Amino acid sequence: MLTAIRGFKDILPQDSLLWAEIEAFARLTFSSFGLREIRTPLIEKTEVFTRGIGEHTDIVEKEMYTFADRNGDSLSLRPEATAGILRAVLEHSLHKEMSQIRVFTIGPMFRHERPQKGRLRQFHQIDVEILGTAEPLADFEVIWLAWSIVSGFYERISQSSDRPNLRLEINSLGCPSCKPRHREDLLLFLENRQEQLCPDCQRRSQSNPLRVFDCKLEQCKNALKGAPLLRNYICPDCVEHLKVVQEALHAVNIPFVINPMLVRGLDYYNRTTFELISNELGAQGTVAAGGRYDGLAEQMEGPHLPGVGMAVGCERLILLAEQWAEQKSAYSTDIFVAAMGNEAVQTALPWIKELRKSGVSVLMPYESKGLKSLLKAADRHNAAYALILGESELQGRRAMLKDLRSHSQTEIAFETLLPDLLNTLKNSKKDAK
RNA sequence: GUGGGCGUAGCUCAACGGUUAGAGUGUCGGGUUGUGGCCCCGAAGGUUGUGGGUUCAAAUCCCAUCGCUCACCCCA
Repeated sequence: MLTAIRGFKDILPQDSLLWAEIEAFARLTFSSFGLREIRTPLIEKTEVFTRGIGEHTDIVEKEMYTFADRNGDSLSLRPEATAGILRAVLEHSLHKEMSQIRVFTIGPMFRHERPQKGRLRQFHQIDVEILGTAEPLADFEVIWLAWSIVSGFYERISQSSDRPNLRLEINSLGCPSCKPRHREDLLLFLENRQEQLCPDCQRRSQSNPLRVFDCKLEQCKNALKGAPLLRNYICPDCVEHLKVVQEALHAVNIPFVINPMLVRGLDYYNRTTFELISNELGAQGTVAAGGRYDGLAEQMEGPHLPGVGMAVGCERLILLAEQWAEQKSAYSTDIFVAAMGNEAVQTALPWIKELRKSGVSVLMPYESKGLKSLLKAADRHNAAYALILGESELQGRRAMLKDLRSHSQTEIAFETLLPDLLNTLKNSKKDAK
């Protein structure tokens, strides 16, 4: 049997509604924050990512889907959204048209990792970037957006106003005036203790030194005692920057903790960094994460263009939503046309056309079946009403409208069928609310 | 890339090395001509992931392989 490739998942009809709800909710949130959508290609020249993300990150070195185009160019499936967006902004000089660029994008990303819970090779992100400002309030708004989407979606689908079980961690990674000093001291410190570190940490001290603080091994924790801590190196400007973010978070009542060890995986981050973490997701607990990247545009041979961004992991939010929701959301149909026989179908078709034009969800049978199986089908499609149309109805020129939830049925004359139907639907939807 | 767990019907799972591999659920049909959900009856649906081995006998034990899954690594 042909199967999907490892780490690539189908989103099946029974799950697609939840995906649509998340996307719709995200879009609603973005519009309330004044963000506009940008859609960039799924494939870029590999260089876009090696420059942007960093040549020596794991993502670029061993996780990218890289291949040669027919003319020999090296191309890659995007492993994240920021580099491509920045490329597009610079290519189209959007930063010259407006001083501040506020965009979002929703779509698949690709990383060749070993799949596990909350981690796939094709996964989806809801991504936000605010470019052209170095102000801390931009950082704050990005965090606010992440919080709004995740916790707002929780409120929406759990029908509850209490807080979801989430932890917002923030930190500052420092700026060019303080970050390098710490890095230097840390590298020196680590160099002197290589033999005390686990193999992973030995590698980490080369690739991403800050990550050694995340190691779970006692051996490494001991070796790191007395290590230079970033928080002792952070300059006054960075402290002030983070303080503004904190004050703003307080003002909108978003709870957070400062985690001085919080690090980002990608090279381009500086200053504010954050993660939104759940304990209900297994090992991959981060639902959303992001931070500031003031040097990224320059790394990509662009002008100085500060920015801040974040991404929500859709699959992870879906996992949470499935725990939060009382029951699975299901597609529903407004009207199932139980037309028996060709003449009945032909009679109903013009009505179906008008109903569909009015946005009513209508299903019709293809096969000539008995009423019993038609009603069964209506039930399976979760229809609110069945419009029964058989020989006797055709003769009397009155269709039978059955309310499938209340079991009651009424006759509607053909002449007034459309307005009557639309009216009934309108009223029943009003009652439902 | 490394390690653990698991592969039986569409799905969730049973079956001590021993008849024809079962149940629930789902699907389809029926329960008097045109009234769904609940209930009752019936049918279809399996090369027990695949290939080898041990044995009189393998879904069951062993080996290999493929796949899924969880964790490490890394990250949303």
